Amino acid sequence: MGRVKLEIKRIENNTNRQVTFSKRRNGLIKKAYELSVLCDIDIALIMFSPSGRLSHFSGKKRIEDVLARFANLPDQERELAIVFPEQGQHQRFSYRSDIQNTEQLRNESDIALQLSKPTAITSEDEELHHEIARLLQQLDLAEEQIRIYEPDPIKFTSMGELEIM
Amino acid sequence: MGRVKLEIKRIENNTNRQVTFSKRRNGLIKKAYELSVLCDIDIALIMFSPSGRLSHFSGKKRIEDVLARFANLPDQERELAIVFPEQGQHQRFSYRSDIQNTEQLRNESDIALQLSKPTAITSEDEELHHEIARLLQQLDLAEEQIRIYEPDPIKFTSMGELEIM
DNA sequence: CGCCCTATATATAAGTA
DNA sequence: TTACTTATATATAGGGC
Repeated sequence: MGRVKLEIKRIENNTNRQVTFSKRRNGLIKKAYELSVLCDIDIALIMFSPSGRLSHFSGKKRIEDVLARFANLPDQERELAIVFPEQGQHQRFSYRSDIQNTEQLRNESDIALQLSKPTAITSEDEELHHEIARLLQQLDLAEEQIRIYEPDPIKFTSMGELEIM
Repeated sequence: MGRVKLEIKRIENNTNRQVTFSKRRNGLIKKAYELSVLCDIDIALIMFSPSGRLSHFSGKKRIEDVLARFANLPDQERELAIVFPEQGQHQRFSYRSDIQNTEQLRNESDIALQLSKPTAITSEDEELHHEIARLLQQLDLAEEQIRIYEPDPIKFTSMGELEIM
């Protein structure tokens, strides 16, 4: 999007890297803002500049509330999340099969999420999350079963509606 | 960026809103990815689609690590952060004159991260109920769809038998 | 939902101040 | 770091499959 096509790899020149960061950060924030308004969604964007300074954005809700919504998601729901890893080298933070006990999860990142976890959550909340997780799982099972019959969902209008979820 | 200039306000048509979300979400993720690589920075992006499903992205670090870095920031640093409120107006919160002491800020921030604010729980609670209602409706749609194919709920013992069908 | 296509709207790389 | 300019590279609205 400039005079020259820019290869997507680390900009080695410090000044250029910082300048590019400032410009693109603004563009990214603008896009995030537009998306949040157009689609009326919760969104949280956190960035640390090359020099380590924090920049962040969230739509109508406070960023802490969005992060809280993320942190309090039921396990299953997070598992089903659409994730965009950089190069497929990502790991899901918990529920990894290679982790045998929760002790191993007690690193910095997990502590962070713990900050917004349970403490003050009512049991009713937990139940609701559980219920949602259960429903999501059922939906996935149902979807899978439907796909067995009809590999091409587009043919059926009701399927189209189902896919929307 | 399309055939027509789109006004930045909530898209009322449900289908269009969802389609626009999907398209722009991909664009936003791409931008976030490019920024993270070009400038070699930590970034975390969390979005909840119009239907409530989670999408998220982070660069080479796990999103939890980035959130941890955010959560563990000293209050002062977070205060100095470049924040982009809803309207995309680039405001600097540094040295706000309307803040007399950092004490109240620290409390507010902590409460937010701990998700223990009563009001937040209430609204969150409503959202959960809405989500459950939504999932139940979609599950009904799915089950109805399945019934079309399978009037009698037969249990298959293996995928092999299913494929034969 | 995801992919394709095309006409337009936007973002932005470089350079300059 | 921010502002402005301009030539180009990209993103995307709308419509179809």
